[in-house]
Amino acid sequence: MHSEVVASRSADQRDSTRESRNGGTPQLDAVSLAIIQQLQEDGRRPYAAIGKAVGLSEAAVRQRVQKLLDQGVMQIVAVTDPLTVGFRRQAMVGINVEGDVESIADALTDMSEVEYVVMTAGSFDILAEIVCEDDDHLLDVINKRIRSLPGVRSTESFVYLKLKKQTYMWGTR
Amino acid sequence: MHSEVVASRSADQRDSTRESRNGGTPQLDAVSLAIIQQLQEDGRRPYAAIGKAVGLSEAAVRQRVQKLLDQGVMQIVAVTDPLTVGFRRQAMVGINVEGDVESIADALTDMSEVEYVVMTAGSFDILAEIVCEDDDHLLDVINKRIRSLPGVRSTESFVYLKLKKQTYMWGTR
DNA sequence: CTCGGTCGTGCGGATTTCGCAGAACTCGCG
DNA sequence: CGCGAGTTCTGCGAAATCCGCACGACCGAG
Repeated sequence: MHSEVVASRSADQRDSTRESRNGGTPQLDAVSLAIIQQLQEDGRRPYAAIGKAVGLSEAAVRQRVQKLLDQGVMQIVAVTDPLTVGFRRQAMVGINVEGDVESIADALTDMSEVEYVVMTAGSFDILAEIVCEDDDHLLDVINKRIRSLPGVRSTESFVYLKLKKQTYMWGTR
Repeated sequence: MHSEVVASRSADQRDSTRESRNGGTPQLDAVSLAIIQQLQEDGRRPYAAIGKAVGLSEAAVRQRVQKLLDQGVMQIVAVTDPLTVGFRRQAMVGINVEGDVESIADALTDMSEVEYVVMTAGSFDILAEIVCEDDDHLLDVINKRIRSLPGVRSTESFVYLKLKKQTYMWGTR
C-alpha cells in the first residue's frame, strides 16, 4: 500500500561518521536515529511498524533495537512524575568540588537515592537529582552522605515543588 | 500450572486513598504501583509476565496500563543520553522570577528546546533543562527567548559536560 | 432491591515476536 | 583483483503476545 518508502537503501544514509569525533559510544547512523525517534514516541511500538517507517524489515529493526539496548545507548522504560505518583520528596543539588570531580560524581552515582548526575560548567561542578521517601530521608542524604564525601566543598539544594514538564522528544520536533 | 497466585483479590489492596490529598492525578493503588515498577525495569515486558508478577490477568494488566497511559500518569518511552547520541548541546538553567512563577513555567513548557521544567524552593524559582543543536542555538534560547520573558529577573546557566547517571528505578530499590 | 459504572476474567483470532539460515555488503590483505 | 571474516539485512514458519468482546462480580446511589 502506498509505496512511499521505496527504501532501496542504496547508499545515502552513510554520513554517520559525522559524529565520529564524539568520543564515547560511537557510530549511530541515520536509521538508528530514526528508530530511536519512533520509540521515543511510543516505547511499545511494534517492530514491523517501525520498520515500515524507517524502511527496514521487521527482523532488522529488532536486531538493531536489541543492540542499542545491549550497548546502553538507549533504554525503554516507563517514566512517571514521582510527585504525582505520591509519597516522595525530590531535590536538585548543586555541588562544588575541590580535586577530582569525576570521583565524586562516581560516588554519587553509587547512591540509590540519586537518579541523575551530570558534570557541568558554571558555578556548580555537579548537579545531582535526588528522590527520597520524605524530608528526613532527604536531609539525611544531603547532609550526612553527600556533604561528608571528601572533596565536596559546598552544596546548595533546590527542593522540588512541582514538575511542569518532562519530555523525551528531542529530535522529534 | 502451579497455583501460586490464587488471586482471590478478596480485599486488601484498597489503601489507595492514602495519597488522596495529593491533588493532581488521583488514586493509584498498590497493584498499579507494582505494574509501573515492572515497566520501569523493562518497558516492553509482556502483559502476561506482568500479570503473573502482580497477580492479575493479562487483560486486566493491559487495561490498567492503557488507563495509566491515557491519564498521563506514566509514559513508556525510549530514553537516551543526547550527548552520547551525538550532535546536541545541553544545559540546566536556573531562573529567578518576579511575579507569577507558574506563568513563566508555562511559557518555558511551550518551548520545544526545553525538556524539563520544575518549580523549586531555594535560590532559584525554576530549573529548566535545555537541549540544543549547538552553542549558537543554546545561546539564542537562553538570551533571546528566556531572558526576554516578562517577569524573568535573572538566569544562571550550567552547560552539561558529561552525563554520569540517569535512572528511572525509584521504588525498585 | 435495582440500576449504572467500574473492574476483572476468559476466550478466540489477528498480530507480533522470536530464532534461524541464507544472501548481500564491507573491509583488509595477499 | 579475488577471497575469507565479520557484520547486517531478509524471509520464513512456530510460538507467544496483543487485542476486542462478552459476561460475571463488586460497589454506591437512588
